[in-house]
Amino acid sequence: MSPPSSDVRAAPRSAATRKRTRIQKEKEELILEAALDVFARHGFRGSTIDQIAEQAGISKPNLLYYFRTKEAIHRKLIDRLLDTWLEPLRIIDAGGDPISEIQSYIRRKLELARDYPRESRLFANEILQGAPHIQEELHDLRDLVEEKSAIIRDWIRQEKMAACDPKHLFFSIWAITQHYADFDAQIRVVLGTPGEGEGRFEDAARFLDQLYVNGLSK
Amino acid sequence: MSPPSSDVRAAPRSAATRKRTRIQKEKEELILEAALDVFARHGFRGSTIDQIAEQAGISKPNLLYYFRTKEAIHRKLIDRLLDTWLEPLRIIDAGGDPISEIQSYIRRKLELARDYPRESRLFANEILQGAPHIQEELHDLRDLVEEKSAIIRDWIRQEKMAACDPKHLFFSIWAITQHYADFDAQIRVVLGTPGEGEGRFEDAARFLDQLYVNGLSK
DNA sequence: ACAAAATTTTACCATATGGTCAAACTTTAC
DNA sequence: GTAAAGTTTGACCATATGGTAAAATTTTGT
Repeated sequence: MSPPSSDVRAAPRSAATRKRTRIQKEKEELILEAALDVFARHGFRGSTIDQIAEQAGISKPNLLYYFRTKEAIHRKLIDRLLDTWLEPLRIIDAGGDPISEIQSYIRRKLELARDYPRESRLFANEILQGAPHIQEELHDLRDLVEEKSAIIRDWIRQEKMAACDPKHLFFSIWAITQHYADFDAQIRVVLGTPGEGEGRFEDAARFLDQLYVNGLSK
Repeated sequence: MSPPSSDVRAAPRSAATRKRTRIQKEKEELILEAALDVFARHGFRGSTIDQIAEQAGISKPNLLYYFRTKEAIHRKLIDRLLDTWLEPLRIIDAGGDPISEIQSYIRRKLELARDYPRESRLFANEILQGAPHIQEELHDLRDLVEEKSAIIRDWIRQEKMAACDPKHLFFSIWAITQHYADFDAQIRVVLGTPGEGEGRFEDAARFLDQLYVNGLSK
């Protein structure tokens, strides 16, 4: 089949065929799912192909039949992740009420942290290492932030919310919401809630609502 | 000399001598400084002894003369770090004014992020991997947080500040302040400030002052 | 059913890495 | 100055790891 992506190779000895087979789709998913798990737990360098293969229940060479390198798997995961990750920011609507738009944004980001903690950690790992693989994508983020910051500045100009630095507002929201996924190990110990700890996100939502509503209302 | 710590060995073939030599102190410092740099940049598993030795300007076996294993270096760094790291929290004073105590806490944490970004990243890396090496220390943190949370609850009972969940208050402060060190790569791109970007921390301090003063005042 | 294409496996390889050993060299205490 | 203690080095080793080659097996289209 030889798929279009340069990082994904399959049937390396076959001529160019356009579409991906059933097995290919299934196995690629399987591998990505396993890799997400492993990368999120050990970071890129801390993860081995063998680990990922084992988690996926296939052999290493078989894994390497679908993804040419460890980097290729990582890249694919990061690419996917960023789409999901930026969605809540894209949704912010200039026409809406500032405070409730921001409230909703925080809620959505908190839900992502709750529902996709592995993705959050994958991202955190990447940024911590200096974001070596996603400089381009980060520039898209910059543009998006620029655009949404303009909206916030407008809201401030119209006296619909308290004056503040929009970018630092975003930083604070990212930091806190992702903290619940990334620093989970610390939070668990401090809260002393063993096992479940579902209430965590409810409590966090309440706290953040209060902080930001009072903090940003005109 | 065979020092007390089980992880640090020097002069392995000599009998027990109590005090550390000049060279030993110097070299250990040199190694720890180099290791902090390397670990903060690549994480524990991403760092190699050779890298650390090169950064320190000594040979690998020489490094291993001072620290028996890579883990031993890491352990020592984490131990040191936690002391510095928790100091601002310890300082919070039940007798002070709630809002200014919290303001000061945020300032101090922000200063740590600015002045010790490598330590912050070392810590973040450790927690991200599930805090495998610092479960005990995390329990000390839990006790400290419990103690300081009681102070906050008192303040709230005395109507000196708005009601809120003290632990989530701490989480938010940790998250945001450390974010400036840990997510530096992202922040740089989003702010578009190449090179310096000193103003960053000033802007952050202003933003956070506003957010928390308005968010927590009665 | 059968050939072509796709998939999987077995056996490898080169390099990187954590760590050891014993000999050579330096520093310190007298 | 000298001997003991402490330090440094070069040569090594075992294992882990990313990745490859080619043969064997399975799937697919007809």
